[in-house]
Amino acid sequence: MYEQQLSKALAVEGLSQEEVLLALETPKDSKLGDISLPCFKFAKTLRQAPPMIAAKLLPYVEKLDFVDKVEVVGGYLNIFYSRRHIVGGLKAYAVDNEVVGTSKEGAGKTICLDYSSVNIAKPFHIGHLSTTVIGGALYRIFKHLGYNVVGINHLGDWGTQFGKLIVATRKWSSLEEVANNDEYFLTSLYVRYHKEAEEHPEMDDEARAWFKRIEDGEKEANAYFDVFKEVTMKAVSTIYDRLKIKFDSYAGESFYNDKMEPCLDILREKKLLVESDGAQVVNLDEYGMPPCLLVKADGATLYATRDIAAAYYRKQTYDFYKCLYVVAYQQNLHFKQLFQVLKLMDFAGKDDMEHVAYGMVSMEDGAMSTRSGRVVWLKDVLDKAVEKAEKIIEEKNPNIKDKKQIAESVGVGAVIFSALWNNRIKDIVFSFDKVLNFDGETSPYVQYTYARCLSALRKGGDIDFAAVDYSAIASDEAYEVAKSVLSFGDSVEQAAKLREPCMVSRHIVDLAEKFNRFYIDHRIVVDDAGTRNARLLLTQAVANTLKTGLSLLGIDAPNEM
RNA sequence: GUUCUCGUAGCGUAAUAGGAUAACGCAAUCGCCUCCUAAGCGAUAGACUCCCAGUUCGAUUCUGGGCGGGAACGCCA
Repeated sequence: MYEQQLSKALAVEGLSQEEVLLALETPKDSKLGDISLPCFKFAKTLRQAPPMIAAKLLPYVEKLDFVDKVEVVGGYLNIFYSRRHIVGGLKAYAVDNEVVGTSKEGAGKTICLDYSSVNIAKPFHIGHLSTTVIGGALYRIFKHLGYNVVGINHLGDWGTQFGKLIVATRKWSSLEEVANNDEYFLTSLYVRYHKEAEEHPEMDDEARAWFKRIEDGEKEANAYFDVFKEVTMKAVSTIYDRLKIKFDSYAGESFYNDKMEPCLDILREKKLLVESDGAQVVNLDEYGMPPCLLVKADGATLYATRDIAAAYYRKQTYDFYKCLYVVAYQQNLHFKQLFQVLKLMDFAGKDDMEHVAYGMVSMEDGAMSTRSGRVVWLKDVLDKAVEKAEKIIEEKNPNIKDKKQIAESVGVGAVIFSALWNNRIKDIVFSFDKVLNFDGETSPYVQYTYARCLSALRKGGDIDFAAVDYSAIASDEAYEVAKSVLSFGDSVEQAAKLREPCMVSRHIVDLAEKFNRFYIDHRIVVDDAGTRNARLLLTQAVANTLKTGLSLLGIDAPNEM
């Protein structure tokens, strides 16, 4: 808030507006001020002691109308805003929750966002949660800032695993049985295949042969393929609905089958593709990386080949400003290689490719594996969380309406939130205890705070904006709340810039904490009209901000809970 | 072996392009519901920010070197 005006006013005594803007910071302790300018770094160029510089700058700030008080502490210039001035800005947030934290920074820019990208024939397990909800949150955050976003589910619908599934289906089941069962049945076939293939390696040859038949477009093989895809997509879309995840495109690996050849031609033309042990690779020695393998010795293409084709297709189709891949850090090298190859190809979007990496999920006893059957299915986690929410509601608020709906919002929200709370690079060791904890820094806490706001607003009646006495919300506690509401947009912008949804999660929890502190010591619905309307205004602004923040993360805000 | 990444109270984590006394939650102990939702609020206790150097007025943050966890390193995706 006010950084622009302050930096303009402080572009004096040999300082530039840019360097002031860069140096301005919010003190950790609000007792030190609303905003502060550390003057240490100016000491060298100005040839003066930091406190002297701060003292010299003080008069330029003091006269600003939104500034109440300025102090020099050590080498810091600490600035206190006029609380009345700040608090007055809340009205817009209270009146219209459509504008909370929005901006126009993304106008006219398209972002391609590749996330979730499920593998066909593998049910959703908790390892897929991060890419899905981080991607989903980024999708909404970018949209909130005015970007045009293309959400892409780059389906893993290609590869020998389909051959394996055909073999398994023919051996132990039938097309009809698979079609009439859920995705777990399909998985059980997959698991059984791997168990038996250990002793009968000839099964793998059979599987490869079947996959070749899919590739060749043979009818029988593709009938199996279609059923596998259908069964998986049906199950996955139920999960997406619960997580409020949407895509604009499901163009997956199979989609790019006929689009790789032109890319390989470019590579050949530029003499980048060289033969190595029968395979065709792009050498990346110069860039300190192992070669990028694009065509196997048997002529088949690889994951990276399809990614190149996808990059070209996306640039051509969407003319993206940025193309982001929300994929685990496991694939760091893959993306580094991919982006380098695209640079060598002089691809039009070569400077706008970005890997948004996140940490891995493991279980207490090690890594997860669908093959070995050691997994936690996301559906089970969601169901357990909802069940627990239901139990708590039954205990605390048994007469509430729409119990089921609220339990779903709270339970699913808690699961989503747990994946969006930390910096995305952090690894996660999955634990039911952690995910099912609804106390403290969790979405149920934020939802609870929201419901509290609404409850007070219901009791208080309509806000009479003309009657608001702004000085009534200038107490320390109220002022902290107000500042948090007004800086919500900054967090959204940070979240977009850093591709870190946790900036939003952190902000709304912080706001909820501040509001609850305010709520405990200040009655909102009081007789005095000026005070009451002011507090209702603040409460409404908080409610709108919390709801907006939750919705950016893909979490519902029930009116009661 | 090489490269990348992470290492902060018992546990999970924050710390705004290096800033002021390292913050929050869980767990623990104690306190607060005749009053707008106690899924809440407050208090106590808990840290040589893995180690050693360096850069800097200032390092959890940057650089180098260790130690420890994770990941990747050609015919999978």
